[in-house]
Amino acid sequence: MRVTIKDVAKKANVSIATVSRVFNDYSDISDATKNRIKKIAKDMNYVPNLAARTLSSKTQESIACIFNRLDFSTKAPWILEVLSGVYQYTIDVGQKFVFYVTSDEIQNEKTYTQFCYEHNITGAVIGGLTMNDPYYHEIKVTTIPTVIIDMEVDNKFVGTVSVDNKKASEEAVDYLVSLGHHEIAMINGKRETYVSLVREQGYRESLEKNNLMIKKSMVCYTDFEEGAAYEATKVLLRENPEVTAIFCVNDLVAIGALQAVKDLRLSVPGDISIMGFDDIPLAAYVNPTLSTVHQDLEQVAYGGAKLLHSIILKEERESNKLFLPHEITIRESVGQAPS
Amino acid sequence: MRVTIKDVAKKANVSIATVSRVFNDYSDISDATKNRIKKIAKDMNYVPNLAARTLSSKTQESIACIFNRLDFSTKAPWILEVLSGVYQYTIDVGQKFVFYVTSDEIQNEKTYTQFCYEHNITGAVIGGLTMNDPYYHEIKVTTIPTVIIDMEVDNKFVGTVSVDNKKASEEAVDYLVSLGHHEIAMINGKRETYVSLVREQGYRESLEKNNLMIKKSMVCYTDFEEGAAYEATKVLLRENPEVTAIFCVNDLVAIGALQAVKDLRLSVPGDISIMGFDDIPLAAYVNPTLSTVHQDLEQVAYGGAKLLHSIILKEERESNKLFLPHEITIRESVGQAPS
DNA sequence: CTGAAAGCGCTTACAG
DNA sequence: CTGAAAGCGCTTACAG
Repeated sequence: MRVTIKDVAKKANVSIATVSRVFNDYSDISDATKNRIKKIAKDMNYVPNLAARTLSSKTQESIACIFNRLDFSTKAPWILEVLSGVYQYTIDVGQKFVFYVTSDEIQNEKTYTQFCYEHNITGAVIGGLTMNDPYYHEIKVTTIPTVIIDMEVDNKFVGTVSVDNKKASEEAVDYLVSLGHHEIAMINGKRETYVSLVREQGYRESLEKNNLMIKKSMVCYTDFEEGAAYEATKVLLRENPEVTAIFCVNDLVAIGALQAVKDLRLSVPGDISIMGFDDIPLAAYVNPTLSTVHQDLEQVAYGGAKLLHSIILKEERESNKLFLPHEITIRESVGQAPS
Repeated sequence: MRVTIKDVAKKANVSIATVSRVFNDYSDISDATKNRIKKIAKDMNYVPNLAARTLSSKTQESIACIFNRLDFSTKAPWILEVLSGVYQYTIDVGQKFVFYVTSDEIQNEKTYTQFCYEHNITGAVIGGLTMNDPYYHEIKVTTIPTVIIDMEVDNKFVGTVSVDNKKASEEAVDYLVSLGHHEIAMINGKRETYVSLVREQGYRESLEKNNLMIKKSMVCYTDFEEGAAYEATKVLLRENPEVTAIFCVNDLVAIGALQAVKDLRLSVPGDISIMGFDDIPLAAYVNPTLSTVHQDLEQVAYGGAKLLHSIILKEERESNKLFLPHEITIRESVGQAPS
């Protein structure tokens, strides 16, 4: 039998209210009883039942991390970085951390609000959402404190955190242009994903700013995976032989592109320069090593958790949008445009 | 205001007991009322409060995944694989999934039993434990259904799941021997980690079986990280110049060793053969590519969750120990012993 | 500083 | 097939 607050109260000859106060760090308890009860509780192996606590207090101060879908590539463990960043924040501020995974099924069964109510979630950092997820549309109008990773939403209850994907992409393409590239293609991800959208915007703005033509056939979409990127690159280069540089929506895609270029017996960066995004571990190991946009998702997630906390506490703040720094990381896969 | 079972009951003109029965799929409810109540509940946006449910039913059928420490290398995202394997099992059988992280602090504050009671955990798959963790010793005698990843324990309430680390290591070293290597070193991980222990056992058994000398100076310990392995390898090769092959406790260590050998201007596998363990994504990308022992931790975790479920349900089963298959994966880093 | 009591939102014997 | 009622283990005004 597990020991409850009653057992402790009885043994200590106090009311359960007193025991409860001790465990909730109420200040108006004499140190004597406090210590006595703590000792007794410890000896009895007592721990408060979280479910009971949550139920009676109505508000469990916890920070949730929610992922939509747990699909991941071990090559690009960004979920882990996000998880870890949120977790670390909760540790640093002594908040309770909870983790949930949703799925398409869950999204169809119950609303985001319902999901949060069901799990007594005060606020959540949420990742892995795409623009056609029901939860994305709901979050645009929710009143539940929420922070979305890598997505922007205008709602005072919702924060958004990421690197400045648009600006970073623009810089990355600017860099290609600065090396003399005029025919720059982009291998993008899924259309429904927000980062695909903004990274493409950055790509377009760079081209426009530099007075370069934006050709429709030079942007193609993939599912963010190596294999799809490999095929897409082959098609793209066949149809656009003038291309000398490819900006990729992420490193996994870039690695697929790299392989495709090599298999076409073209050289990287001699014939084709390739630029990635994310700086996953593999980026420094592929051959040639990958130039890319470095971002620290653990820091992004940490910042997201902090922002969420601030929203929950209804603190004053300048903005609900937080951009963390990125860095263009130069390695071997990008070089001068062939003359 | 969130809607509760009372609101639904009132609107439907039934007792809360009836609503509760509908949501728990009791069979003795007329289809008419059942559907009527479901519709009303849906229209009202009702979802049962999990905390209340847990509290009153005393037993929430959920499968927990617990990690001790959330420290990870993005290069070796095994935590994610375990998480995903357990999660996938719960999806497949329709069980609730919960995820918790413990820390040294938590281990010192409350016992494993207390932790599980507090969170109303029926059973847990637990990873990341070392042999000097308090929870490890407690789990040896716990009565809470538990499955440990990559560790063996004799307790009918506890299952253990992994590849056969000892056998796999023995095979890996056998393979080195078969290529003519007689002076085989091992760069091991932490002494407190169970896999270090058993993988070393496998290494020793192979040497013994093949009548090769086991020299104390030829096994050294690291913290499982690249950097430490790099240094250890340099020292080891300086002190044991006769070494022609190194068996590494995991791939991260192997990659560190690889770099050290290269920096010593020795060739891999010309002068020194290197064998890893795990087959992380990087293994196929380093130069030379890494020969290693492939394991599928997602499958291991999936099997672990299944075993846990069986323990929770008190099903008959042959054994509480589950070994999943591994595979010696040959790449470039291992070759014939230099003559 | 401490207790009695209501209440959080459910489940589940017990009765009918 | 359905309801009344006790109870799960806590928290928190209210009172003193």
